[in-house]
Amino acid sequence: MPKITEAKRESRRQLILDAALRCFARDGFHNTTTADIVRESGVSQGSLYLYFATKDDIIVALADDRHQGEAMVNALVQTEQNPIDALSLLMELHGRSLIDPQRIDRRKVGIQGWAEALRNPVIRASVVGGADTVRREIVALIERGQASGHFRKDVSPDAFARVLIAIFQGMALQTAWGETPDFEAMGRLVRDMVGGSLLTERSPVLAKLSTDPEFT
Amino acid sequence: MPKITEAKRESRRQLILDAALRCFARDGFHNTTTADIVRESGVSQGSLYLYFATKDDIIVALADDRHQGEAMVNALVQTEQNPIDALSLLMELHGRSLIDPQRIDRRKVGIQGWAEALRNPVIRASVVGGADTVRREIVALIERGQASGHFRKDVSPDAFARVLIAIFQGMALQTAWGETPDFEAMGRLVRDMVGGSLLTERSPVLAKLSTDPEFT
Amino acid sequence: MPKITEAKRESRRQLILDAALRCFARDGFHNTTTADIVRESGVSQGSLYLYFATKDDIIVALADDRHQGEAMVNALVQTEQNPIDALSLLMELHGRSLIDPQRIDRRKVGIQGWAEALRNPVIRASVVGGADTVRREIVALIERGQASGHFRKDVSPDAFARVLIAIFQGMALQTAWGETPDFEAMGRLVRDMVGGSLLTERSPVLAKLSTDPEFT
Amino acid sequence: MPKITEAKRESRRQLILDAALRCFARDGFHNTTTADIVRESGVSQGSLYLYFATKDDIIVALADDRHQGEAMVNALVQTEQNPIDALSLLMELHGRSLIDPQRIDRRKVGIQGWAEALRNPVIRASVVGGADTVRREIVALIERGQASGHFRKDVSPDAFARVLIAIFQGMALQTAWGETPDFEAMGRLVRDMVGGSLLTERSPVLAKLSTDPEFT
DNA sequence: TATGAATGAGACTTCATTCAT
DNA sequence: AATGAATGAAGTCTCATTCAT
Repeated sequence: MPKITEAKRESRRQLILDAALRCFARDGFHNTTTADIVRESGVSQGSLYLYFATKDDIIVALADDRHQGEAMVNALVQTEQNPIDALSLLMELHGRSLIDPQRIDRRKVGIQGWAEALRNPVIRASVVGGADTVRREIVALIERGQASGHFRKDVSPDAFARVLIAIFQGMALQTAWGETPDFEAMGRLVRDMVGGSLLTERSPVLAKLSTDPEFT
Repeated sequence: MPKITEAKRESRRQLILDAALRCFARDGFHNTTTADIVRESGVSQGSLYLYFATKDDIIVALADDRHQGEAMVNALVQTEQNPIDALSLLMELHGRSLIDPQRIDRRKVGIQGWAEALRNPVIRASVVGGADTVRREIVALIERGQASGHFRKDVSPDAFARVLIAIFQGMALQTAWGETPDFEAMGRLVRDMVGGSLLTERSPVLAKLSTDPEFT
Repeated sequence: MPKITEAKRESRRQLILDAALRCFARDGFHNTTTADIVRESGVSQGSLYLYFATKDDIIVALADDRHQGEAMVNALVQTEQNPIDALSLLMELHGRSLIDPQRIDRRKVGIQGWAEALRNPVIRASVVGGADTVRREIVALIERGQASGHFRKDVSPDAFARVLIAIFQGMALQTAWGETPDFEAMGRLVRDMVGGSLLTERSPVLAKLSTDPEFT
Repeated sequence: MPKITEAKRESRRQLILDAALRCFARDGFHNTTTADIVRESGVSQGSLYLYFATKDDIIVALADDRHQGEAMVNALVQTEQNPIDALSLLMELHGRSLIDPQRIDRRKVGIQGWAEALRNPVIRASVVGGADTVRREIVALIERGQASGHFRKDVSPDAFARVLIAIFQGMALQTAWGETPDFEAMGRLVRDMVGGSLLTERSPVLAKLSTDPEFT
């Protein structure tokens, strides 16, 4: 049976996506030609279209890809029972991913996805949907903390979630531009801001949130 | 040798830029053709190239344009003597501009500029430079406040500036995507975060920063 | 060395030809892809090339196919001894085939073959050759009738054959376009024309030719 | 004013159409590339699309073009008062055009148009519509002749028109294939058939119709 | 200066055909 | 024999830029 196995097919598809990611990160969606992707991936011009109906489909597929990482973060965060620990972990994980040098390309492409989302409905659904997932996760986490008395009740969970996400989006942007701020100082500051606005009292628990040396 | 007056020339140029802004906001940089801009502006295909050497030049010109607004904000902020008032004013002005419906197009184009800045050095210089100007302004402001004893000295001015900018970037992004969060709640939260992490003590001054009804 | 029997092979080949005929009738030779034929026939892309060396070969094979029908007509016509009866039968058979709804696809493909014959020598040989066979049959028939005194001697057999064929070609064309003329009236008229120009005298025989209710 | 004059534009358009006609006649619609037309016409690849939105548009334009000739024929025919003379003229004009060596390309393209009309609605409208115009003209002519008593009343005008058109279509086809029949003999035969089936009596007028030496 | 027709390089995609299994 | 994935040569069309008027 000459039919390709699903695994083989998936690996071929990923090969193309990886090549496309490199091209997009280097030259941008619109300055990357299918010929570039072909050259970078090693597959033939025709093969490209066995795996993706259109160049835009590759972009969409990459936008979707990002959520795999986010899903993993969410899963991990949900293992924490204590809302403070959970929030701390969430921030740490996102912070880590922000400065992971292996993800530079992915971040650059992600930012281009932000711009595409402004006018391409499919990409918007994917990009905005991804952010929404994270937001809902944070909202749930805050509400849990408010119910348990750890978090102040006069904080709007949605507003908090949006501000936290905004911080990470803005930092992702600055990082992608090649800025190299003092991540540790920023991490400390963010934890301090979050702790100060969210925690009911300065307690030993707070200490953890605002000094966790893990966060960089 | 230009036969038309400089004023006429400038107004014609602006006509093109305005048209281009609308096109870019609607279709994106790369899906906008010079023909689109010609149609939207009413000038002729040939004329376009009397005012801009290339299509990219139009993009660059629009990226530069944004700084005019930022420069005005800075100028205004610097009139405030009290650092707390200055910071409050800065946040208010940026916050306002964020939700100004008249600037939707400008914001959308700005976000596309973020993506372009990743690979186009000229645009990067303009976009990142713009953010840098604001950052330096904030840094100076913080240092002033630290010197005067209003602000805590254990806060890194640069980190603080970056986080504050990140918040506004992220919020600009979410707004541009058409999300409609509770801006008032977010404003309150941000002022609370800033106040909590920056002010030396809960004092009457803080009250101003964290409850200023002007900020939305 | 073929492992399958010749019968099996032939049936597979015919399967492909039938599918191709449907595709060609629906979309035209050039807008039909080999993938279309594969989908319609159920054979695999690779198998196609075990039965036909190229896509053009399929077209040629279909063009040849038509002559089987014509050959049958000729054979049948030759069984008639009386030239008037033979001519009548020939016209009836062709007329019938013209309006046979089962041959719509075949007719559509035939007309495309006419166009192809203009520039593809192989197809021309087949298409024009097919018409020639019919023409020679008619010429022989006319000459026979002239010799027997049934037909006027001042009629050029070749001219007559060509005009008769032209009538059927034109009617095939109009039918293929979906026109639905009054076939009976046209049949009557054609028989009348033929009778009037060919028969030596208005005789009982003529009555047959020009009123045969079979012809529609 | 650099705007091109309408005349210049039209001549440029015709230049392209003429080139396309040669290409289509030589290689067929689908084996002719836009590059071929560009080469044959001397205009640039881009210019082609200033005059025609699409390659198919060129085909459609050529299909439409044919009607100009038909319209002229009709106009001429309508100047004849006597229906017999008018029919004679119509046949003569079509007959002439059939063997005009200058129209070989046009005829070949016309036949390809027949095939295209089977599946392209726009071309069908044009091609079938053109034939319809001629048909209606003939029908009117016959009805006039029947009213005036020149033509037999038991002939269906529509059937007659269709048969006459079929004859010309079939002859156009055979001619386009490069067959060189005895046109004079065929013309004589057709006139005889028409006369025999249509005229009320063998009269001096008939003599004209069936022996008109003008018809070739 | 201003116009808009002209240019041609190059992009995306299709598809007949081949070939490893 | 049979399969269907792979190939790559073209083909159509777009569009930033130039240029004659």
